[in-house]
Amino acid sequence: MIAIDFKISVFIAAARHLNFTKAAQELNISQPAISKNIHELEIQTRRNLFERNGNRLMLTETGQLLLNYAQQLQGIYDQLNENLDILDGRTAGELRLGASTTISHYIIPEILADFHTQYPSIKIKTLHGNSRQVEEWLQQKEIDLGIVEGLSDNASMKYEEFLKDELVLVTRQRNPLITVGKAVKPEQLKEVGFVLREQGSGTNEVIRKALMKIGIGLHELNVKVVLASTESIKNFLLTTNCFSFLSVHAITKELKNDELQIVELNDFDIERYFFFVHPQGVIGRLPDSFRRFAMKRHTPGRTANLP
Amino acid sequence: MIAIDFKISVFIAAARHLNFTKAAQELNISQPAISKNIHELEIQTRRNLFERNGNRLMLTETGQLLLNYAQQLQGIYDQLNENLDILDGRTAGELRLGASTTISHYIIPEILADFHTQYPSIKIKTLHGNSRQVEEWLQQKEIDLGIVEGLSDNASMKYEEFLKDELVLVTRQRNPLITVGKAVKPEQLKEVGFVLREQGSGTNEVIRKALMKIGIGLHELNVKVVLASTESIKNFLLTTNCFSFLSVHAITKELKNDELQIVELNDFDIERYFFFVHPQGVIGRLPDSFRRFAMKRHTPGRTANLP
DNA sequence: TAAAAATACTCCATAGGTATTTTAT
DNA sequence: ATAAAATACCTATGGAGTATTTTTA
Repeated sequence: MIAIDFKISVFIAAARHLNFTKAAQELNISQPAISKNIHELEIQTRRNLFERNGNRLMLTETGQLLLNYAQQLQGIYDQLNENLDILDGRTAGELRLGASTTISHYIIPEILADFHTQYPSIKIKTLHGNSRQVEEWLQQKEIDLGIVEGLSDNASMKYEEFLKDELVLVTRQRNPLITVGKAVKPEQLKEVGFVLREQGSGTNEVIRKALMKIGIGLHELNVKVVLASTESIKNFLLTTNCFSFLSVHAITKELKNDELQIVELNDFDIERYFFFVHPQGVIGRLPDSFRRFAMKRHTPGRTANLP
Repeated sequence: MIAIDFKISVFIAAARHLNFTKAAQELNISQPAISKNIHELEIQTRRNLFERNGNRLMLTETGQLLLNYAQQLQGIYDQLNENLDILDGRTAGELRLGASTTISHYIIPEILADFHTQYPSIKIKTLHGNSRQVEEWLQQKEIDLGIVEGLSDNASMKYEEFLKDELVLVTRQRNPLITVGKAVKPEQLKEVGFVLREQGSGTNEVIRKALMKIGIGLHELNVKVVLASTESIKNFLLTTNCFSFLSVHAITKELKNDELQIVELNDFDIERYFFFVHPQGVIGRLPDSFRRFAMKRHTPGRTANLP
């Protein structure tokens, strides 16, 4: 395999963690090695790459610029090595992903579209199931990489934060029960109809906990219907005045079309994170490339203001 | 400046020259250094990059693959460094080219279109004039890089072969005087009308020499008209049954539209080469990037067949 | 005072040079 | 016999580690 310039990979790690010590751990080198490599790059670029506000590190504008190019380089090295692997048959040129339903329906497709133009020779298969299943598939090597909605305590798995999700209160756009743009109060939830996923689903559990924080029990909601998939919930919402809690990623299209709306709910927010999962230590090059590719699309740039 | 991986640049040089010794000279390192770097890359890629047929070196398929990616890397490093230069004002972000008329009309525009999408922040100015003028502009630093149609013996200039040109016998598509697809014999040239550039132009000189080889004197041609530019010659050809000698690059559009045709002329070929010129030793990064960019577009891949 | 980055210093591996041998025409 | 690539061996530099100091919250 042909590796990217070491300094560049050090920089990428440092820029990602915004913490030299963490970056050192990730790369299994010493912290001074990070300092020195970055310093060297700062000499070569003739500019500071990080703004050192005491403890807090941020990327300068030049740092951002470099990160951008560094990721491009990374991508090319990835593809090159992938091709070399294909040449002597060490990889089937196939990537098998496992993901929860929300993710595989609403997140993965757009990533795949882009990924495919960059890696046209790679075939991708996706399985979907809940977190437990995904981890099982990983262990049995039926998939190469998983994306799940929460951490489990499985010590043999390594998790890497991917992207933030948010469950929001949703109803159809033309719902006479609410005033557009006005937040509702927790108690008002008891007065309206709800449609939710079946009892015991992971999502429901998250909702239950978040409601508890604002003093509402899940059982206090007037649940009109229980449905088995997000798609069916959305369809149901479109034709009734019911409400539900859905992932923002699941309703982008309907928000754009003004079919559904997000209802602000005072003091209520459910953040959760999607994580990449793979067996500890072992991650193939292709899954790793995919992960990086996906991260790049979803990591917003963080810049420090120049002095 | 942030430099590309040394091994990669060694490989690019070696692939370009197909000769380790020459590559070593270009990079100012020893020949064994080339051997070792290439060997190292061959271990990392797990394949041979060059086919050693005794003396003759050729790229293997893997070599081609690597070259492709290597050039992409090169391009990214170029752009990165260009941006760093712009950041602290060492470059105006402007490239000034000088070229002969044919080149600046027919070759440069398409390259520029591509170049501009890759380097959107770079402004480009083009001057056109003959080889002597171009070299003068270079010496007076009025331009950064020249492209000319032939070598001169100016020792203070460095030339680099860019792309092959060919002067061909041309006439309009619907010319009753010739049979489509049939080659003409030298003597037949004396029977038809010609339109040429003015006496003493560089192009005419080349034509004169080539005609001599097939036993025809330039004065023996029945020159109906003398025009000052390729464009006017083309327009003239379109409305008469006259012939002319033009660069293949100048007539691609007309060939596609079936307005002009190339007439095969037995044993006759005028090859000439376009060269990049710049003052010995000194070449800025931006001109260098442009040169490489242009070369990449016009250098056909040379591959060895795998055993 | 605790946590993270920078410095100082040491040591070893790597990479390139010189000299030479091998190979092929 | 010549020209080019490979090999052998040597040396020096660079890069990473450990230990320590500096900085700031």
